[in-house]
Amino acid sequence: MQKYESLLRERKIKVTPQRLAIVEELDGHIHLSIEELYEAIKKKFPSISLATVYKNINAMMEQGFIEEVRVPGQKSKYELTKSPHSHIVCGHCGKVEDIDLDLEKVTQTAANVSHYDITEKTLILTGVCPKCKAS
Amino acid sequence: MQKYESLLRERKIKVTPQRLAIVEELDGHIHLSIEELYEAIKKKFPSISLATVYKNINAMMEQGFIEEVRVPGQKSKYELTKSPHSHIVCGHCGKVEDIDLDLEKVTQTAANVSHYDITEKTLILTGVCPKCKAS
DNA sequence: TTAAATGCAAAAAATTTGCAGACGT
DNA sequence: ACGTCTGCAAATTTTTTGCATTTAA
Repeated sequence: MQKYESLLRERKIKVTPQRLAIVEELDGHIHLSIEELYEAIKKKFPSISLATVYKNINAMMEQGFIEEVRVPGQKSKYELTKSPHSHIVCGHCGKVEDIDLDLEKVTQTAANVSHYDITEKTLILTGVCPKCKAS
Repeated sequence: MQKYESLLRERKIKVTPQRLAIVEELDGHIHLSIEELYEAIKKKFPSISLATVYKNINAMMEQGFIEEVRVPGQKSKYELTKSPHSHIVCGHCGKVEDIDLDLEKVTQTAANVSHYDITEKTLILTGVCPKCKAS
């Protein structure tokens, strides 16, 4: 995954096979918990240790390379940092999807009534996905 | 706290001093983590055990009596269930406040693009509170 | 070559469980 | 009186840490 190697190097994070495995896995599955990540990587990389996954998730989070998604009622999931976006979760099958929504107006209002300088917005919607509605 | 006793009874949750202490504490401080709750209650009720706090938080969450607020970068906080609202967090001092915002339009859009039936909305804004801006 | 990363095992922290006795209804 | 709740201790689960060794640059 050439594109990630250079991104890691830019941030002066050493490129190790373990890190690439984490990044590739997240690039493919988008939202995974620590344990899911560990299990997935072990298949291709049996010697990886859970501690390494933890250390790297923490390190890459500090670098802003990875972000935590705190889904209500689920373990935290992790994703590669992309442009800001919201999440929609199926309460039925647990799936988490990205969704682009314009929060400009809401944020504006919030800033006005609260007098906070708002720097981040985290919106998570929960419901039933089309697939689960069908069945 | 008469009002909470009857609410608990309605949901067929036995009214114990420990439960009332939890509810009173949340009524006063609004957003507390498990550990904060435990420490606060111990002052008035030294014999309470941490396990009891956990059990009761879980029980009351199942009853919809209490809700978890998963603030980014902080331990989960708990609050008494009120009418739906959003949260605003100061990244500086850690304070969590309720804020009423109209998410109707955003939710509508989200439903349209995602084809989900949306049942819950969790919005957490992060920024710097007026007090921290001043100092 | 050298600082940083890995993997292991051990430690620490967070949460849950089992059970005897106490308590609310 | 009965079934639930409490508090304790122990068991699990989750996350972090220390350290000898390996590895990327």
